[in-house]
Amino acid sequence: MSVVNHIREIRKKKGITQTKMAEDLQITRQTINAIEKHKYNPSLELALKLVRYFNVPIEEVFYLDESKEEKSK
Amino acid sequence: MSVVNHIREIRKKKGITQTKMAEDLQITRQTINAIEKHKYNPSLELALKLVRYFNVPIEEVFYLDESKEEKSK
DNA sequence: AATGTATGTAAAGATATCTTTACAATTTAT
DNA sequence: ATAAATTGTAAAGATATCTTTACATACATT
Repeated sequence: MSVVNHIREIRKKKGITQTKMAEDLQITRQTINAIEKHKYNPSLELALKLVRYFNVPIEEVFYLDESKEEKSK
Repeated sequence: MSVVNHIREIRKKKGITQTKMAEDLQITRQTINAIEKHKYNPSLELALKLVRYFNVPIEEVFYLDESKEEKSK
């Protein structure tokens, strides 16, 4: 079960670059890129900062994808 | 800036033990204990599973505490 | 075609999250 | 009081998240 995120769509809709986001949020551009490319999930803290930054309800940005199973151990 | 969580209060209100929670969520009891004791934040995925488990809006369980600063590097 | 801007990626290293195993301390029930 | 249930904690190890540095690719403009 994995986490869906719509950061890229929301960022583009707001017309903001990864670089500006990174500066505003005081994180690296690579982190934003990795999250948008689904390399890994943001931490809970960063996720909360992201939704606050975009002023959107968290449910619209991050939610569990029921269909996707974890990689078996 | 840190993350507030009210997992313990919600768990107690529902009358569930850490052990039962851990079994239901397929994680270890130590993880739940650490989160309740604020040893660390849950991952975003686990946070989403927790709020789904309790069927509560995420904003009521996890939010940014504006007053608390990060430890300086 | 050349320049500038935005995005993609990689590797090494630091810290955070989570597990496993184990035991201690506290609370609840009998 | 003692037994059972619940919670607290610790250490070692695995994986995840994030940074720093650096370079590559893509896209748009001139």
